Amino acid sequence: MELRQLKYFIRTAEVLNFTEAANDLFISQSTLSQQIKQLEEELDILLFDRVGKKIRLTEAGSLFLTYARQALQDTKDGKQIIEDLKELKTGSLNIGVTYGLSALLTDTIVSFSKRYPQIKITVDFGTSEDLLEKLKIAKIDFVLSFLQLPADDAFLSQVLFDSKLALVVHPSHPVAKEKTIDVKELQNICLALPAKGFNTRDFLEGAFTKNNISPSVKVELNDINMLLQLVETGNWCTVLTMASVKGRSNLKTIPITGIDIIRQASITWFKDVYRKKAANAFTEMIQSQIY
Amino acid sequence: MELRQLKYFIRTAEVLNFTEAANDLFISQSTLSQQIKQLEEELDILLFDRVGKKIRLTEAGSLFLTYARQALQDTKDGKQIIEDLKELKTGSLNIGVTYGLSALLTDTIVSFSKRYPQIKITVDFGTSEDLLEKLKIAKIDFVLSFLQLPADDAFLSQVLFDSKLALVVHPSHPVAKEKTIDVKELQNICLALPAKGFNTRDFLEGAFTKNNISPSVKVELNDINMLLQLVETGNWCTVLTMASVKGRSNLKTIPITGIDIIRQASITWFKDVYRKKAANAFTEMIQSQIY
DNA sequence: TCATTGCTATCGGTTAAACCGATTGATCAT
DNA sequence: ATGATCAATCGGTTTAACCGATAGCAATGA
Repeated sequence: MELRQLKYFIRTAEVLNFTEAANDLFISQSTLSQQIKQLEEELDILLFDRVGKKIRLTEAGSLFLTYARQALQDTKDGKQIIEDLKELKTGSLNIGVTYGLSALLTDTIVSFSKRYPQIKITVDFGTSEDLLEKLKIAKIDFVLSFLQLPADDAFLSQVLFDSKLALVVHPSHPVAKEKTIDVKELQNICLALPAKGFNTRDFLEGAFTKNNISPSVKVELNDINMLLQLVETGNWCTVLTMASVKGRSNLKTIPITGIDIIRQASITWFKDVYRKKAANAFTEMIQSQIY
Repeated sequence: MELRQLKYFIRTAEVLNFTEAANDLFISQSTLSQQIKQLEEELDILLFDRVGKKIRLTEAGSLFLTYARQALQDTKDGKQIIEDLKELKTGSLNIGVTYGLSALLTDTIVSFSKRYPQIKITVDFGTSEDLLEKLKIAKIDFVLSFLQLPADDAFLSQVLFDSKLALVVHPSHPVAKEKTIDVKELQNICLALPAKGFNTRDFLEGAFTKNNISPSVKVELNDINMLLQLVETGNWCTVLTMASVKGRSNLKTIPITGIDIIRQASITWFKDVYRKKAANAFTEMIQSQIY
């Protein structure tokens, strides 16, 4: 039994005339006759009564017709959902993002979801390691992070934009009046920093070591939002990329001088896997919102 | 797209390994690879991600899988219902019967319906002409009647049993004490007969004419049940085949002498049409109940 | 580091079956 | 009667499903 035969059968049942059905189906009458016969042999029952030069459905044919129609409809539905997927009328998008880039994501999610309301978005926060692991097993479609990867890896990265590290302070804080601050001066400030293992933190540590600095880290935590809340109390300062503080108008960012503090926000894909159209559309949207 | 390809796709999605799936499907790996590719080309989307030596479903593949499974299930259901039909676990039976044979039918319907409870029985009462017309357009599966047809017709008849015509009287009626009654004596009796056009009536008229008799028909009606009810009042007698009075123990039948009064109950099929298994089973049951 | 294994894609050739045109036999309308 | 119309059947052709062999690539282990 093949879908082809079901199509033939359905059309024949509709017009109850082999010759006409064959024309409709763009096959010869003999072929149609053969194919119907084949179907009848497989089911071991007559689907049509051949009475004189007329044919009509048998009870079996009538019962079977329903199922044949349904089967065909299912394949049409299957095709349709794939077309919908291509036009972003359905589907899902799983985004992995490191904490430092979450602020950036919000705007894009809002406009993407407005443009493609049928697509279900799931955002997965985590460390770079966690996210790359999930990327490998296709739990997420791509990762937004500050991570730079070796080129010969299973991953493929693409830079989105540069973002400088800056001291983040509350306006009431004493250093808030400074235009810039030298990296060495950080030693004199009460810092709350992302926990070790966090990408930005690790990057910072490297910079500190290189400059022989050991700032006083009073608080460490693994949640950027809470970190910024602490800074908002005015008791602590922190160091983050400018991008991480986007949308926090009640905080001040002070450029740090004396070290190379440029970080590159990037998007990372798993090599060789099919890229969802939704994923491509989303990243294009991110990029257009940056520039 | 063919069911074959859907089967291949489903199995491959289940084991996520072309080689293994090909073995399960008893085809070569190369064939499977080709067929999946063909399916992907038709849908214009990748169904599997080939990452290294592993494969996994894409979002499209995952969505499509549901529909592929459903389509296949529908064909299985279609096959199943036909198997059920063969085993008389489903289906319908449409019986045409003339009024004179309705009494006979009751018992068989009871036992048939007990044996094959899933089969829906519809009984169509009518005149022979009506019923043959319905037989022609497959509204009914066969006709039970006293009608004899010309052999060269589109119909095919088969005799079930002989049934003599008899005078039907109520025990309180004066003639009830007679063992037999001559056809000529019918003239002296108040008769209630089936309406003209009814098979038995037409047959009777022929017999009357041949014997130069013109009995006094006081009542004519087109419902055997009501006719017998009238006879039960004791005011009228009627003439019917013995078979028609089956189950009416409160009525007496008196054989009529002097004319050829044997009628043949028969079953009539439409030539060349597929005979439902249920119809065959039913008629076998009728015949076994007769003898 | 290099061979080995395990996997999919592709190539050329074979085979099965879908397909066609022509014909037959039958029914139906004129 | 006769021509028109329809489905079934018969060879012959063509399409495409299928196979084995092999290439190419990743994962694994020595």
